[in-house]
Amino acid sequence: MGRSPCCDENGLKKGPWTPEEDQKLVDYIQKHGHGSWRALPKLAGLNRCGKSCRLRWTNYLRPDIKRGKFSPEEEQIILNLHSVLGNKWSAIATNLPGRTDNEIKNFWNTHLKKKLIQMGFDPMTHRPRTDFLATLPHLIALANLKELVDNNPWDDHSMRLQAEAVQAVHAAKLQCLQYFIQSAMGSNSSTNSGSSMTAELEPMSLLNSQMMVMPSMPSAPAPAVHLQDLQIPSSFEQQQPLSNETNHQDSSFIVFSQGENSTPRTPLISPSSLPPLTDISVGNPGDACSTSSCGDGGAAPFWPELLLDDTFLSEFA
DNA sequence: AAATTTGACAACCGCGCGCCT
DNA sequence: AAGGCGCGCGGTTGTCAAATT
Repeated sequence: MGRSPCCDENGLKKGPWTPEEDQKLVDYIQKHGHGSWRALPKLAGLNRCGKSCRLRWTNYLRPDIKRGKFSPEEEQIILNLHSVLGNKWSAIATNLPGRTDNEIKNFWNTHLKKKLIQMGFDPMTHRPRTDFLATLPHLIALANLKELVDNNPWDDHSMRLQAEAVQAVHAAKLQCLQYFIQSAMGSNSSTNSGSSMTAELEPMSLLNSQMMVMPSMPSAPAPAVHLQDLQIPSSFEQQQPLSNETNHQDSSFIVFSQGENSTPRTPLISPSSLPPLTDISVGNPGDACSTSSCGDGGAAPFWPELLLDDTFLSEFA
């Protein structure tokens, strides 16, 4: 099923369009419509291939094109649609009047993609990057720079580092929250399987939703959490075998799975069941590492900076 | 001030699909 | 049914200006 290339004719101009060429194209289309793109260049007096003309018209010269920066609303629409449609730029563009698929694609590649990556999300799946645990040492190292700043508050560089540290820790918190919530969804995969939009957790909307994170209620003491019930990334399991005997409670909050058909919500994880940074042992924040795998026998750092504490959660309440 | 790097955006390229003959 | 053709899509590259060194 061959097709003849339309742009390989010799002598046809390529590259940036001149104002004169633009004017010719606009004049012709306004008078006659574009008709056959293949025939248009000759009729319009342009030394271009039809494809080039079509692209120039649809992406730049069309009168209904909205120029300028994308608004936050448009940005949100793109994020939402991309989480559902993927790189279907033309489909996304149909929901953004005045924006072209090319413009949206460029905006995605230069802005939104980077933004998601910075937040620790995979730009393709809109899920937390599964390697985030591997990056935690780096994040913690950044966070620890706060001490440096406290000791050198006059130093500009330290101030910048502090800002980075705060950002990094914040991103890590987001990742933890997102990851465990998605684990919770995954544990209900019999009801949430498939790729419907409702089953997917979109990063932005997730944080604004009334999701499944609730303060633990005094009247309902947190049940014991068993590590074997938690979903830990496979990479994590490979590195760090988990104890099956851990059993503890926590008083700050519990992450619940979404109750299905009014069934009781199932607590899935509490903060103190988060693995410590350098070792998989479980205890309360601030506890010293009590497992033999701690190596030097000293207190292994737990995740106090990364715990999804009340203060953190209240930011998204 | 010049050179280099980075970012944003325009344009190109190749491919697949659907229509027509 | 097979092939030609036009069109649109998505990925990639090119260009240029701004920022940085």
